[in-house]
Amino acid sequence: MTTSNHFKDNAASADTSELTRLDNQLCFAFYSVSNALTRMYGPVLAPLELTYPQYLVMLVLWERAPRGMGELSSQLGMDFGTLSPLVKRLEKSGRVTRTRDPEDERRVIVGLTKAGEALREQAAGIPLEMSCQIGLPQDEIVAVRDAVKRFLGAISQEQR
Amino acid sequence: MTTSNHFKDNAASADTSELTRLDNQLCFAFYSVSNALTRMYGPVLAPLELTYPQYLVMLVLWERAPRGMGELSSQLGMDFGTLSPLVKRLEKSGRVTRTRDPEDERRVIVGLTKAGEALREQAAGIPLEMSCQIGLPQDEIVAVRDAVKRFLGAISQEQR
DNA sequence: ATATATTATATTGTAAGCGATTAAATCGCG
DNA sequence: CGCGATTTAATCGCTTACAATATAATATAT
Repeated sequence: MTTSNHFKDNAASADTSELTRLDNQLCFAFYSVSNALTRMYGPVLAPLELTYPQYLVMLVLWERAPRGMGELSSQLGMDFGTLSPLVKRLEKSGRVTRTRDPEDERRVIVGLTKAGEALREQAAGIPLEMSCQIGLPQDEIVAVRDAVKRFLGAISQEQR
Repeated sequence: MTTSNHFKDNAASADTSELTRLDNQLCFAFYSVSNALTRMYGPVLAPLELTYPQYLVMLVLWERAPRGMGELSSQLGMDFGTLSPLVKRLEKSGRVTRTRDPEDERRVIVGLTKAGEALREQAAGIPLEMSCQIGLPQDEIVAVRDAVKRFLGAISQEQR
């Protein structure tokens, strides 16, 4: 009885055109922010010769390495079709190693090279630099993060 | 004196590692949500033979057409390098017309065809369908939208 | 043990997305 | 008027992004 009540809530309580505007605004806002963030990170990451998605992969690896491709994929919500060539580029530029798991030759283990480890220190100042560019007080950032995370939780249930 | 105080606020009040985690979480969350939304829209838009960015362009045009490329670009925060081929694809599939402004031959005016107008009715149910898939009550959606819009406002000031 | 199914990753094709460059039209100043 | 500066859009090169398909290794069933 609760399963699809939000339908009724959404559909019945306000007129549909209002809902339409609201939803479009929300999705569009996410689209805009995501692209804007990528553009903001670009110049900051350029000295490290990383793109923004590559930086995200490195962040995950700096937290714990080595990891399997599948782990990276689910952690980042990245498709293999995206992740595969991305990791290969990181390998070609010497930040990452790709080795088959001897236990299970299907699996690919992604590890950090010395250069990949070293990059971590070079990247250490980036979050502060970005947060200064964004220029919002910390409590506001926390509020946004929590709202976005709640939303992410809601929609990633549907994806399964 | 107020210009870069957020720097001090951010840097001094909490330890840097906390800020780092927070910022990374936030950027990662936006990245994930945006991609997840695109994936959710995909199957819903497929019957209309539209991609999500194409749908965004059509939404803007349905609101008011014709419009210049520059107007579309700034409204959507899309680069010309993205918008140019996208609009050409919409033209090729017969939803949109591209004509030079006779007053100023540099400008390209994008208008709707009959098919483009007609698509509007076909697309009318999409926001409701999506909001049901998302499955959050309306007040929560409003809260997320406002948080994301505040954030967008903060970061789009920095651009340029 | 062999055939079949499943799993993990890679590849391909199409469409964004963006920085850098280019080209054409218009503007503005001498 | 003429000519350099600006504006508007297109193009190119490279990197995501993702669905669909392919491939190889392991697991399961018979």
